[in-house]
Amino acid sequence: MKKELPSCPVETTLSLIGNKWKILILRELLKGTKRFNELKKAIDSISQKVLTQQLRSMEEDGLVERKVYAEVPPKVEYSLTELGISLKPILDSMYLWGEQYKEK
Amino acid sequence: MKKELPSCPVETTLSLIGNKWKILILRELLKGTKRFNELKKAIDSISQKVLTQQLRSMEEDGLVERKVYAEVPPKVEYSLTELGISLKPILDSMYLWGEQYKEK
DNA sequence: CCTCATAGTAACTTAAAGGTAAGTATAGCA
DNA sequence: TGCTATACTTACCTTTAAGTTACTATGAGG
Repeated sequence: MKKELPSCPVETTLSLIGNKWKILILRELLKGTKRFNELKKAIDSISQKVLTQQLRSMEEDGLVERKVYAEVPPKVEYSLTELGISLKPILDSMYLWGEQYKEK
Repeated sequence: MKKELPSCPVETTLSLIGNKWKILILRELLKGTKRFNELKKAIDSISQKVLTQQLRSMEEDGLVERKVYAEVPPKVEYSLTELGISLKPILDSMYLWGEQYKEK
């Protein structure tokens, strides 16, 4: 599950959430469990393909949990693992900075 | 200088430092002023072209200051502006998370 | 029987990012 | 005279990321 880790902790973090899609997915899932289509609507500019890709990658990295219900039509819920939730401070600091930046 | 800002503060932040190169440049410049080649060596896996590109973009966004000395061979120093320095908490939280992640 | 809904996958195309190599200017030094 | 050093720029090529479209399964409801 874990990849080769770079020596610098910042790079370690980047290796798990180094692109904007993952950050946005994280932002949504920090609000709570969401279904695939809910995520899609919330992020909107993301395509289905990319959303699937990023979710799979985050699942592999242990940030996200995927729960499939045996129903038709299919129902799949995504939520953050503890590890995923532990990224909240990073998101918080990004939120804070963005807010302050806008005020100027 | 400023771009169209997205409504979500997190996206605002991403629009300025939404790729890993900028985060790494930030990491280096938070340690202090550096010359072009010093940055190049510190980041290493970055190519000259990309380093120039990212620095220009960060300069446009008001995160980085570029100081050219009229010497031969050329000497150019890069440093963070106040705005750039204000991103430190984000880098800090990324550093912290990366460290804790490695310990497991 | 037909259609809708969900969460995908697969194949193909396009766009963006990045790599590489060569060229530039010129002071200082051998 | 020729070489070195620095911080680029430009052109060209490759790789990666992303977009698009079509297709799948199947129970429920009309």
